[in-house]
Amino acid sequence: MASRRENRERITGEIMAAGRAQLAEVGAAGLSLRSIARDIGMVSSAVYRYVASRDELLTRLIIEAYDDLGQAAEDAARAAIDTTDLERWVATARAIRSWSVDDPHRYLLLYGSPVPGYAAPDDTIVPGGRVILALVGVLGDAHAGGRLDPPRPGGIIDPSALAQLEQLAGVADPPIPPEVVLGFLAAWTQMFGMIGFEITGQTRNSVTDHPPIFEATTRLAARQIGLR
Amino acid sequence: MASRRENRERITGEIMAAGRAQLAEVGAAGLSLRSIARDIGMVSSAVYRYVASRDELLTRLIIEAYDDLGQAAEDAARAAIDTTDLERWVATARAIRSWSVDDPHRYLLLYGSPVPGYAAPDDTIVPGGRVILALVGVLGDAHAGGRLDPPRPGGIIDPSALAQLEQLAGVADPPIPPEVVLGFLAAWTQMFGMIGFEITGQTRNSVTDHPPIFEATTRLAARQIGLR
DNA sequence: TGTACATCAGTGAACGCGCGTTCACTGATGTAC
DNA sequence: TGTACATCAGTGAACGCGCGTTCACTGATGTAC
Repeated sequence: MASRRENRERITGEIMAAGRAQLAEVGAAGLSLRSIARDIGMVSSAVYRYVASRDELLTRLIIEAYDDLGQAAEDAARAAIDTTDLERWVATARAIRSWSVDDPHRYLLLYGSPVPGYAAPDDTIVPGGRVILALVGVLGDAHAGGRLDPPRPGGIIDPSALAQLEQLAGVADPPIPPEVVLGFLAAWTQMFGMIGFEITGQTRNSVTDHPPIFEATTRLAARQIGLR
Repeated sequence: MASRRENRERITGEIMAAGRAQLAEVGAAGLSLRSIARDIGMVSSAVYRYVASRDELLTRLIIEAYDDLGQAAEDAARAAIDTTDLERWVATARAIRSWSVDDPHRYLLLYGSPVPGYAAPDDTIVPGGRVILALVGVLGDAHAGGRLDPPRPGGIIDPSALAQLEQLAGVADPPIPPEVVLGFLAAWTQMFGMIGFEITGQTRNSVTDHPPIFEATTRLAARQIGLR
């Protein structure tokens, strides 16, 4: 005989699972508590025993997705700790892409169009930072070990960009050179740009087999940061 | 006294304008014919004299947005024809970003999450290609003039990536070297990745002033392709 | 160990709302002779 | 230039649907003594 507590956990899990399934079918904007209730064989008002509102469920799904993605990235970075910095970066990127294309609707929940009428609360900031921190960690280790060898920026960075890059650079310990920060921003946005385009089909007419192209662009961007 | 034809054009224009306003308020998923009818002071069934269905209106809005964006990119590339290839590329990129951040909801209509239940028809393919062709054009001119000087790829491209890149390269005349195609794919996805992140707020905690950073990452990526 | 009470999970009805789309209709605009 | 008819634009009612959320309620599970 299941205790109340066990039941609560099981049913909460069912609600989250049904929520993820809904995302896949109708997207975040179409997520509906009534339909979730139907999916798990409950009356619509009953889900309010587990979830305060539709917005709260969305928030939970977002946090869960950020955490899963962050975990995947961290795991990959940890597993590749004995390889070169470049290979570690690529392995982390590969994990991020795999998670994303395996679960495109969850990727879109995080990085796609904002859900109309929904404003993400501050609780999502920390989990949202995990992926970035995993990537920055790889870069930081390389830099701390003196193994970073970035190409000369060559007058690309104007003063107002430089000021921002230096401020970001100062957060790290030891501080990262501004041109490396710029390379990181480029690599980061390139990576998610490519993944997003693959998922939304923008590369439909140009890329037929994504993994090798993703691999190549990732290496190109990583080399630009100075990873070896 | 306005002719039927003039009236039709004017009201069709009002419907499109109301549609764009709706996108800004509730996003593509929430676009509603009834609400558009209300906005322009008509009864909901009347808009069916101008638009066959909600999906058809979405398609028109998508085509219009692709055309506007493509036009902006083409205009910028044409206006900068007398500068260096690099500056021309950057000017085109700048025009693409400006259009996007000025009209974030239309950008998201094109590059954000797909609208659930809606499948874009083939009519959107050609207008969708205009932005890419504007960028490729800049690159092609530089290449045709023998002014492209890409860095050596250095073992980054594996055979299965190379095969795809060569196939894409062959579409151009004269054919573009595969490493340039790779650089283009990276620059293209980087550019839209950065714009998308700016619009959805992903760079909220790292970039405070976007234009100079966009400029710098764009130049970094352009240099990688070999633009001077 | 048993009983009295408090807590909790789930029900079913209801409120008020919005949606896309169809249809028979009226009155105005345009066209052919 | 005038008249008869065809076309078109807009109306208002209706169909059938789905949504988030609240509320009074029943019956089961847990807790304190």
